[in-house]
Amino acid sequence: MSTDLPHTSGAPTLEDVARVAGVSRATVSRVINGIRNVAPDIQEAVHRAIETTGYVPNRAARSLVTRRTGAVALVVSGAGDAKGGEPFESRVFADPFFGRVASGVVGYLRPRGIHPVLMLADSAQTRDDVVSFLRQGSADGALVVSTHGEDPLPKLLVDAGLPAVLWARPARPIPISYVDLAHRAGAALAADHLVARGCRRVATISGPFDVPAAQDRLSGFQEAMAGHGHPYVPAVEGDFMPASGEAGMHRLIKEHPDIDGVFVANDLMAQGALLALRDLGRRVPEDVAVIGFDDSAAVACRPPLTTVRQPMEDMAAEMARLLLAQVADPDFQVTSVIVQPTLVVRESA
Amino acid sequence: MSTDLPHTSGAPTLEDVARVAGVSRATVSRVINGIRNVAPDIQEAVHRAIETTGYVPNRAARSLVTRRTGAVALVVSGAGDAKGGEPFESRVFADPFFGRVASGVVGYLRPRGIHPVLMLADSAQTRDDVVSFLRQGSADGALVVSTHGEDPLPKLLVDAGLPAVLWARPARPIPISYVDLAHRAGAALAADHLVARGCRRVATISGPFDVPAAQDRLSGFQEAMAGHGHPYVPAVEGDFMPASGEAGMHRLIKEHPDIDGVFVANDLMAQGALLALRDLGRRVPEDVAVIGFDDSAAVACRPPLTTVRQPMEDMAAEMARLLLAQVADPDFQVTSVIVQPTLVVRESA
DNA sequence: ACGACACCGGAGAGCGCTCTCCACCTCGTG
DNA sequence: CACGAGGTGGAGAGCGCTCTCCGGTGTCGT
Repeated sequence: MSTDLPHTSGAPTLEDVARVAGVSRATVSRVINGIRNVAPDIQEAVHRAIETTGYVPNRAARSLVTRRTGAVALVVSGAGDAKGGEPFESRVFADPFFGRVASGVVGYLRPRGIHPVLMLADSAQTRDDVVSFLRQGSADGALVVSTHGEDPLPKLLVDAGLPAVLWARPARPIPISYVDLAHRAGAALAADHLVARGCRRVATISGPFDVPAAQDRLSGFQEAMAGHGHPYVPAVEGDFMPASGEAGMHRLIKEHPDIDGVFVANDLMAQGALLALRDLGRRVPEDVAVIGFDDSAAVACRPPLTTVRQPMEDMAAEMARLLLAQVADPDFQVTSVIVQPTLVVRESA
Repeated sequence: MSTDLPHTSGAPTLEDVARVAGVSRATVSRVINGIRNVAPDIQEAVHRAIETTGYVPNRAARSLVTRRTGAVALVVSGAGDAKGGEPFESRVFADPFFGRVASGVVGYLRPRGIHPVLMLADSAQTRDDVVSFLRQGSADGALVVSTHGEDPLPKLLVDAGLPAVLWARPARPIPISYVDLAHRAGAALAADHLVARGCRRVATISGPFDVPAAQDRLSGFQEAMAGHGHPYVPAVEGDFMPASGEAGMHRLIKEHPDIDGVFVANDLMAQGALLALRDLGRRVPEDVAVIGFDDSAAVACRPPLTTVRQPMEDMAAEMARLLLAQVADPDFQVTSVIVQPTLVVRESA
């Protein structure tokens, strides 16, 4: 117990370790950072000293000189001022979409010792907060998931010259890296499958028109169906939430009672659509085949949902990878990665 | 355009602002932190200088001297080494439970300018990472959500003298603040309701026995039923996931075909149970009344689930409040907050 | 055997900020 | 008019770390 550390006050510092190991601060720093060769015996002495002092490097001090934080902002950006009484955070975190993105990001970042800082940007004020946060050097860059296409945050980030990677292509082109899915190709997969299984009267429930991904899924589906000789596809607009899928399905069946196949722009809405179909007494897939999108809620459905799988975790990991590359090399090219979806056939179609 | 800032290299510093404003660093710092009186005209000059330089304080430098980071760790702690191929992060973030906790935490922290850093602790290594992270001064404290009772992380935190607040009472008592629900009272609410609506053969699907909350819900339910003259309540164990609720319900009905009421220890399992009941041709609530717990997936069920509501967002906010109090005042007492649940009656019971 | 050269450890200058003194300057008051 | 109180701004010492120099030592080539 009789250590000779003065133990001035709080945590031990590099200085303390150096004293105990009988070397200089610089040497301890070298050992810790594994930079340059240090004689093995000295290394060992340092390690022992670290052990006995219980030293942990102070992140702020290190950050101050390295200009790196080992943190990235994971920001969900959207319109909080929108309709609906629920606060933005409730809606965001309740969405399995966010969970899967977070999972992918964490999966990639964690082994690399980088930590994601959760941020929400749903107003001009909070968007500025995000920019400030990065400019303060609180994080090395930002991973941005926008809930709608016209989000102003990406541009703010670009203008401030801050490293950032987006989920999905921005509505208007700006020089920023992003990772996106080939939505049209995914929708075509669904169209092909529906046609192949013999559906003759096909309709679709789309996402909100102001979301580019929703537009792409819709037009991609319509085009593919046109290619199969179905120039007209009835469509109703939903908002990606289960209730709108349910309502949309009811409307579709009412207006087109002979429908035998539906492409729903995401699984959440498909879940609602399935409920509606059951209430309406239509069997799935015998009477109506249903294909979802995302593969997010598919197994929780009855019957299990055939869906276009979006490999969100992989995409999120790719975002993280791009961001880190960008942080490491400021001259890193703006890069877009487009991921191909696959069709997962279960029972609903 | 012709400013007289030398603009040496990167971002403007306090020094730059001071020069532009014609005052000293200290004064600028005072203005920014609103400490002590500074003459109005000088204040204004400083603000203008901040404006023109586009100055943003450097967080690392500030942290270094204040010993505060403005960040807290939001850590999900559990057993990653457990069964199941899926990585820990997938399971965690897919759970609506986590989403609601995150939402509550963010809702409280955001207006206060504190940022949550997402961390996962699912092994000895990663638990140490969390401790190190805090000891490095990367965050001011930790909000810990454990997925099982015997989690060693809380004790590590206590031993290291780090500010932390837990979700739920730890399995073995340690001096640490936590926020928990009155699970037994919640279960009793369910029992009362089932009995009141005339159920005579009541069973329950519990959570895993190694989770204290699951034990409490089970024993609380059994006791309350005993109080109503039902000393024996058939019970099967689930794992809080939908599939186990479905399987559990099948088993229950098989072993006790005359069941007319079921208390399911969480909504996710209740969702599965509802599915099973439908497959078995039992009407809900006419043939079998079902009560869930949490109020997390209740409205997505068919029929909408009567459930014991756990105000997770409020509880999470309370955790954050406790943590901040603890960070601000190291002598802050260890405090436990127990929140009362309420019964939300919908259609399933 | 001597110079060249790699190698390795130490000294010290900051990184950008806060905060404690301290000097100054006004007032108010006796 | 002198003196002290109180309010205001500046100087400067760090916070704990990294990293560039530099000087000392060991090793090899010629």
